[in-house]
Amino acid sequence: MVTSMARRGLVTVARLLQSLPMMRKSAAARPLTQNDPAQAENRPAASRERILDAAVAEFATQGFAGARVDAIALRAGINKRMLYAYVGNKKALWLAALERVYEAKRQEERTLNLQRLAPQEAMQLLIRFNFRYHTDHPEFLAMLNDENLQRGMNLQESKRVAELYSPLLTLLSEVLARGQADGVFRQNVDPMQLYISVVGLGYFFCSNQFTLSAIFDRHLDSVEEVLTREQHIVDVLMGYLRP
Amino acid sequence: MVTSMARRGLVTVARLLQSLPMMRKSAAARPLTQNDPAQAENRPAASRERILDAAVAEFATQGFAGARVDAIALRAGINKRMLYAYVGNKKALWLAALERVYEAKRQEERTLNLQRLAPQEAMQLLIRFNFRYHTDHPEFLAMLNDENLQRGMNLQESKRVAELYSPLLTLLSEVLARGQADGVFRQNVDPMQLYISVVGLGYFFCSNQFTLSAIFDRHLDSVEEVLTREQHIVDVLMGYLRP
Amino acid sequence: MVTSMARRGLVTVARLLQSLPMMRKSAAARPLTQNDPAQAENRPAASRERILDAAVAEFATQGFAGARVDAIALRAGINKRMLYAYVGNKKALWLAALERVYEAKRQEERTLNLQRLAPQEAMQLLIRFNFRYHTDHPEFLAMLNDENLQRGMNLQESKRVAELYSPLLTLLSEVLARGQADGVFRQNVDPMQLYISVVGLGYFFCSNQFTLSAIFDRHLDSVEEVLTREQHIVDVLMGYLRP
Amino acid sequence: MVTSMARRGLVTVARLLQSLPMMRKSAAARPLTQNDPAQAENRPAASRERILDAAVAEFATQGFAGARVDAIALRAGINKRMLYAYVGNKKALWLAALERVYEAKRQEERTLNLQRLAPQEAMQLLIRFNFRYHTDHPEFLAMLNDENLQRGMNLQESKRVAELYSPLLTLLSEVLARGQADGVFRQNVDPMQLYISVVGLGYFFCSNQFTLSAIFDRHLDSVEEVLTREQHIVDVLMGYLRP
DNA sequence: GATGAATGAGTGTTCATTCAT
DNA sequence: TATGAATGAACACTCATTCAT
Repeated sequence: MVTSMARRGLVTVARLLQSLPMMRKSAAARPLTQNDPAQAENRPAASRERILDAAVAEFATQGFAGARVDAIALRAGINKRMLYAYVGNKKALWLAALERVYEAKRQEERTLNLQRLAPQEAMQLLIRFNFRYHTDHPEFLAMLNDENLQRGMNLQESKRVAELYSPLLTLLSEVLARGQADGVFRQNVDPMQLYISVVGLGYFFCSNQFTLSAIFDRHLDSVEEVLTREQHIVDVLMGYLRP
Repeated sequence: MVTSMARRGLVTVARLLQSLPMMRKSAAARPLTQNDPAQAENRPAASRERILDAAVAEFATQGFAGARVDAIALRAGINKRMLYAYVGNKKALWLAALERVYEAKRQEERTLNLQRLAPQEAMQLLIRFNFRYHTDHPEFLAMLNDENLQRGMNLQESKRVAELYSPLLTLLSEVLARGQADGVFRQNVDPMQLYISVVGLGYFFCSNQFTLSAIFDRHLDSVEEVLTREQHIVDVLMGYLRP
Repeated sequence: MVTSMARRGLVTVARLLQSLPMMRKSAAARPLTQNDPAQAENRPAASRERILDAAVAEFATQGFAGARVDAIALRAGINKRMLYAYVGNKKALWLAALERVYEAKRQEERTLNLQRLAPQEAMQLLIRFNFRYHTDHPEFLAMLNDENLQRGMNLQESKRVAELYSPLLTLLSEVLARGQADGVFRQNVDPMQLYISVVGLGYFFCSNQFTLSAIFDRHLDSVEEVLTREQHIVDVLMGYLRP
Repeated sequence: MVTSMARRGLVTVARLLQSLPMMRKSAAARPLTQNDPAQAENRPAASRERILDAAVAEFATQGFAGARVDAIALRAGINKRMLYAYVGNKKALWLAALERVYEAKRQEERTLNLQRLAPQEAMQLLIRFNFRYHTDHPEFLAMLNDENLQRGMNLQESKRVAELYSPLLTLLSEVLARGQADGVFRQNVDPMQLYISVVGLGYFFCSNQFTLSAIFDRHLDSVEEVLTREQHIVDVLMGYLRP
């Protein structure tokens, strides 16, 4: 999405997001400091990082079956043999990459500082944050989609699955409770349903932008369309929460 | 989803859906009449049908890259050589299968008879129809996801892309207009945004049920969860539309 | 062995053996008639034959781990893909080759016609036959050795293992019984011990000819040494059987 | 063999052998004294020992082609790089291991003290010693087999090949001569033929125990079978030597 | 129209060996 | 002396596609 917007010479959503105080560049986007002398001591760790970055990039664009281990090694600038030494095999690589994108999202979520905000503002922030995370991290959506194509097999086998639980649901529950206590949100809202709606309203738009654009013959990746969508989502959900 | 619910000995959503007047069995689910004498005259056409059914099944469970042409030929009970004669190659097969799942959804949508209903009832029906279509047709979601992974390349190249335009958007616009004229729906609603919300609220829940179930340690494929979700979606959207 | 003797310009043991009435050329040695029109109808069977011949040759000279599937396909004059289509994988190929060398020996053994001979002559024939089979079929020894290196795992899993039972033990038992009845052989002889001795006295000489030749600095593959060994074996065993 | 007998709760042949005065534990079986302070001075030598022990173990169970240099380094508890520094490469490692098993057997043979025994007793001792060495040292048989698979190439290139010449042939010749002088052994016996028979009668039984057990559906690794075989070998050979 | 056999270019994975420190 | 990281060639096996009949 970012790419195609950049192609159109417009400000990217990524840049827009940076205008919000809580938005940081994700670890995955950080430029690789291959010869950083400060990291010379723990090269192995750095190699593993590079491998995982490359894996996320390849898997996200090609899917598991379409991804090529050679391509990942090439992207990582590392010998294929080392890749196997570090990670094991393609499946383990997938799982590590999957855990990585989950973890990246969790880290972003942890930077949200909602306590200082009134419930309605906090809720809006949560909603916008999520939407923007999706627009900015197509690799997250792509990997989740492919993992679901595999029926979640890999995730189930992950020993770290418990750690991947999104703090967002907790945050959402807290804000919701605060708002309900303040009388600004309606009662009888299931936080999980709300969470799935918060995510889903943006997920489909982002994940399926290509087919939607083709079928409707519109450019859903333009900044205008993205911002329009964000506002619509806020309207729908805030309307739903109104007492 | 259907399978796991059946395993749990509960009524399937498919059955539930049949209780609604507009629900029919989809083309994809129609039993294959391999030796139907009535079709003996146009065997080629029947063969092509079998190939496409098999392709949808394989592609939907394995994705494009993971699908095996051999497996499709096997599923179709046809010689691999004929498959190439009929369709061309793997990419053409994908496109044909993709057009097929779109077309199948269109056909279902055409059976909806909304004019006879009041706007609010018609809108609810539309919403429920969509959700249930997703729960019952994982192949539709799976193929759309994978097509988006490929950035919609194949769909763009389709000569029939115009035909695939969902009647749902038109239906939705009509019902929306009727409701607005009657004063039961709010003004200033972008039909496309509404459409994307109608779809998205169910899409994410269905498409990502495996990762969601794993992360939240819940069985989102149970009948209860499915029905709960459906009602939530109706609540959110009908609430949004209220003037 | 044959090769190195041929190199020395001497008559091969193989030729010597043909002077005995019961000796035939083994199936494995039969020249391949790749384009035999009479076999055009069942090419697949012929291909499988060629694959197995090639597998025996490769495995016997390189062992299981040292053998290369590519080399086998090359020897068989067949595409590697077909090799997998016909046989499955390297392990299945090994097992098929192993069964083949066993079966080849059985077929030779079945051509022995011992009833017409007096017990002592029949016994000598058995002993000589065995020895010569070993000298002529290094592939048999080599594959047995490597299968034992693998602790007989493959053989145990063979569904045809019962069929591979050597008729030789039965023949030996019969001749032994006849001789004992005639009073020309001693009593109290365990046929299996006798069988193992019959085989073992030649096996070690043949199988280990290279290390023996190196350690003793003699050419144990010369015709003279081979014939001397054969006579020694006959002497040892016939002496043992004398009442 | 020893293992499976031990499993059956019977005395092991190894233990039986220890009851004979000339039987010692082989060098290969000697426990590794990794941190022996007495050897601290010549650690390199100790490292080389460990490497060779590990190489014998790996090569004997996997063959040359099947053996993994990594596995040998791991077994030896040494860095792979050092392994190359000490020995050179895989082929040199094989040769060193091969020389080691030969040397180990020679050392055992040198402990035999036959002069004190009458010819017939000495001969029996030689025969039993050999058989038991084979049952107790499967690594010896395995490496010899694999070296022969390689057509003795490595052994031929060994500079120490002359040193590996078995003292057994000399011992055998001496005992044979003594017995012939005493009139208790027949004349006209080729010592080398006798030697090959002494070895071969046990070699085949031990080396091929797995295929023999599978084909005959018997447990040739039981103590009873082993002892029976030993007695049979003695009977055959002593019978042959009788004047 | 229909089929079984064939193929070359990959595809994940492993190996013996060497480099840099 | 010792080590962890690195490498390129090879390995078993698979794939989409086409040939011959």
